[in-house]
Amino acid sequence: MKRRKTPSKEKILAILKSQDYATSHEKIANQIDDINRATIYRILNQFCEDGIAHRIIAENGKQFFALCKDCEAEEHHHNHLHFQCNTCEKVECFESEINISLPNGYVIENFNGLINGFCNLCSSA
Amino acid sequence: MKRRKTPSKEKILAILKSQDYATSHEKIANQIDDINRATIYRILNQFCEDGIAHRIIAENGKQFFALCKDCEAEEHHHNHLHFQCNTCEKVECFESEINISLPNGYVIENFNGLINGFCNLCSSA
DNA sequence: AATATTGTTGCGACTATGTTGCAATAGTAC
DNA sequence: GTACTATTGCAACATAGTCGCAACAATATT
Ligand SMILES: [Mn+2]
Ligand SMILES: [Mn+2]
Ligand SMILES: [Zn+2]
Ligand SMILES: [Zn+2]
Repeated sequence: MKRRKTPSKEKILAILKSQDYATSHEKIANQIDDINRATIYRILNQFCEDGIAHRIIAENGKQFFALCKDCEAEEHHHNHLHFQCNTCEKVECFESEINISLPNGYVIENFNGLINGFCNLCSSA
Repeated sequence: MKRRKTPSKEKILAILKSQDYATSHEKIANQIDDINRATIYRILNQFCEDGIAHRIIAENGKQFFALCKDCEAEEHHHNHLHFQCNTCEKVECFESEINISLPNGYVIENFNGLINGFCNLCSSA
């Protein structure tokens, strides 16, 4: 499958770029009114496949998406933690990569690490 | 709410105890035919609230449950990683607690860490 | 520039997982 | 045994994401 450049993809990419936090489908849909639900999902899945974005699974099973920093389709670097605030519900990527060591014979394909709690803004309020 | 001891709870607890791996609602339901879907969910949620079990969110958003080792309702110790095999789909708890350090002002409430990949049995096959 | 190829989109239907309101049932304390 | 209220079954609901298909449009070919 050779990817094509389309207005829908550009629009969604622009939204992801404009965001300081990882973004849910819901939030993206709110900023768009002319792209179909299913299309948004398909584009986000493509971005993940292509190493443009990565997917974070929240505590409630909901997906969030954030642009990758140094990933390519082949070589991913997603061994970092994420944080979701229980109050403001924002999801952010933490910078530092964590070190994962596996038992013998185990092979890692992906890592999803999410801390829930209260962010600096919400914990002080 | 004072908890009551019921046959349903005992049955589900026994299933969790008999399992070497974290268990999904689906798998529990397969071993039971006289307890309602909703009841199973409610009991599992109770176990989590009471510090009897903890919940793992898989990559597809599905919930898995494992008995806690040293937790009480107040003091939880769930800073360990989990591993789900992409082939056999089993979810297991890794022993070692990981060290989580947060930026200033952040407060942790819960941690969900899941590695996906291939377990020792499936990677060699 | 016209045409062919095939990736993309919208639509609607569908799946999967989990939750909730309510009335009936059954633990527990007295 | 009675009273109290937690628990259960049932059915309906909610939410998130996927899929098949036909129409459309980006790209390559002529
Ligand atoms: Mn991230
Ligand atoms: Mn565990
Ligand atoms: Zn917050
Ligand atoms: Zn396996």
